[in-house]
Amino acid sequence: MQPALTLLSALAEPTRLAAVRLLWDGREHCVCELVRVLGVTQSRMSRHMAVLKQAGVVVDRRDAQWVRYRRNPELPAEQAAIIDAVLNSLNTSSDRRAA
Amino acid sequence: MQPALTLLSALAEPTRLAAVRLLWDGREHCVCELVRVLGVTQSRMSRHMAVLKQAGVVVDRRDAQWVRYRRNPELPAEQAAIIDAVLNSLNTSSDRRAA
DNA sequence: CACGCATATGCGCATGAGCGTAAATAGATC
DNA sequence: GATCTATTTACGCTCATGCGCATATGCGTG
Repeated sequence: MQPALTLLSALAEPTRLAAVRLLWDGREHCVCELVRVLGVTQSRMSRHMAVLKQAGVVVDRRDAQWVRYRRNPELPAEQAAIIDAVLNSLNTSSDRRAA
Repeated sequence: MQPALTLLSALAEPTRLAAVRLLWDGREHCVCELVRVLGVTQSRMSRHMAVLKQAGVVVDRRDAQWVRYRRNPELPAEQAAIIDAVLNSLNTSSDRRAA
């Protein structure tokens, strides 16, 4: 699949988009934190993160018991621009409530 | 659903994304033209355009036997920015072949 | 009104995606 | 090694979505 389509599919899901928004603070977040903040089950969160990882949006790192996810620093600029535009629309448009 | 998610879902489909790319030349295109150019069945094209229309990406206009679709001029700037970023990534990244 | 072209829609099917539950894996600590 | 926490994965279910085919609808022309 085209990278752009893979990226769009990965983002077109509420939990994943929310996770991306959290991870876009540039810091690392473990799955358990995302689970707590987003209020989803642990297994669901794990799978969603796997989708984002496969799409190249995030990278993970083992740290003791935890797996830390963060924004993929290797993300191509054109794809980063898409994500930035999406996140910007979340902060700007009428769906601000979801912040 | 949040506007951003609706938009992402609408774009995350090959035929629809290709249609958006065509319509983003600013001109009107009838369904029959999209069918010919994109090589999909008529009913499929009609349904895909309905999805794009519902997402607010495009608008349509009856013109005799034809229905002319074009970019929605009322599209909010934040959403237009998303589409621009996506189309830009298509022209820039390794999936240029799909042009 | 019959006919033809353009478009939309109803229907049934196949596939994919998200979900919860439960079990497996991994690492830390005792 | 037993146990606890964190994470992933296997399984089965349900629902959404894309598809083809056939049919309806809309519009122009004769």
